[in-house]
Amino acid sequence: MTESAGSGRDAEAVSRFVESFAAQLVEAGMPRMPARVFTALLASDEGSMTSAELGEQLRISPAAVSGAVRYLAQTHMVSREREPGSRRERYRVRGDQWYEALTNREAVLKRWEGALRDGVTSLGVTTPAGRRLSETLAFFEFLQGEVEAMMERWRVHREKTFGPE
Amino acid sequence: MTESAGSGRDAEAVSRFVESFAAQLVEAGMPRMPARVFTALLASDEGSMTSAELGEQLRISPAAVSGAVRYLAQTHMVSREREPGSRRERYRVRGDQWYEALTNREAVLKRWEGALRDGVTSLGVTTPAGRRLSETLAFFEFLQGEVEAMMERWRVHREKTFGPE
DNA sequence: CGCTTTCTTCAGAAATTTGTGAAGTTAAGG
DNA sequence: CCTTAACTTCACAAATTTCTGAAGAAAGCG
Repeated sequence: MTESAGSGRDAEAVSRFVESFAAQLVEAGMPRMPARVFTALLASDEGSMTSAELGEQLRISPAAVSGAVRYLAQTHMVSREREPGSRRERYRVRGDQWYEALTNREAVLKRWEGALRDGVTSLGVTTPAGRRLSETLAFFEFLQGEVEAMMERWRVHREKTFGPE
Repeated sequence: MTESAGSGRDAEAVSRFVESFAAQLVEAGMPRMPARVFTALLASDEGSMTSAELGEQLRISPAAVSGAVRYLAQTHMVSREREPGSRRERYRVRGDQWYEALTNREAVLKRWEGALRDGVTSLGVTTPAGRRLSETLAFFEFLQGEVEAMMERWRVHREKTFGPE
């Protein structure tokens, strides 16, 4: 058990988890630094850390933290909080935010749909290719609705299992 | 209307669609060449093309086609077909394959779940961080089941709208 | 069999992405 | 106000990824 002075947590175990889960996220297409930062937050007891804490735990420069956090904030995977009366900022991962971000490909889906619509128009609805694109488009439209309903079911399920937020 | 001799299709329009949709896929994390090849197949009238056709349309080397196709086959986004009695191979995108591939993050989900389970164990179920990981894990397990049911609904919906395969 | 077509593999060049140090900006604290 | 802490931005170096040309393997065809 490797326990840094007074932390009350096994720093090495945390680090092992952070690196292994981050690696999975990277493999799924997330840039490395954002993946590491996000996972570190996920594995923190508070669910939030400061820039300095992140830099120290992950052994990266403030610049790297800054870049990773910018990415995560843009994609709604973390929120930034100001500690009142301090220059320090806390980066936070809320449980539901994480799920929503994962599914909230919504913006992405919308753009895909747009591109597909253009394709159908310019190739012609009656061509074989046009028909294939139409079907793909229909699938995405279907998805959109389904995902929404599914998230609602999750909220219910979650509350039953883990209790209110 | 730019129409190459006898093709019966507006090559430039096809190309515009291919590049714009591929760009969206890239932005979502797919490597460039696979994205372009996949979209070219999606926009072809046959739903399939040979290596030579792909190389010509996309202006890339046979090596690039080979690499892209390998990626796409591994991720189950295209299938390879041998033309009987010929060395030529056709790469095909079947409608349902594309949908399944998109959702068939199944393998990915499994590995995420594994990493999360390890995390819960080593951080301890009773710690705040451990509880957060547990909840994330539960979400993925929930997802797994939902996606399956959803795809079944899509198949029904699809058949109603577009008729049998 | 050997020729030819088709695809694959490989080494390396080119381009892109990533992370850093250093300088810049903002705002609290004296 | 001036100092200092906290974060951000920027230019560049380093690492990684991507694509190509060239050589290699597999398989039909004569």
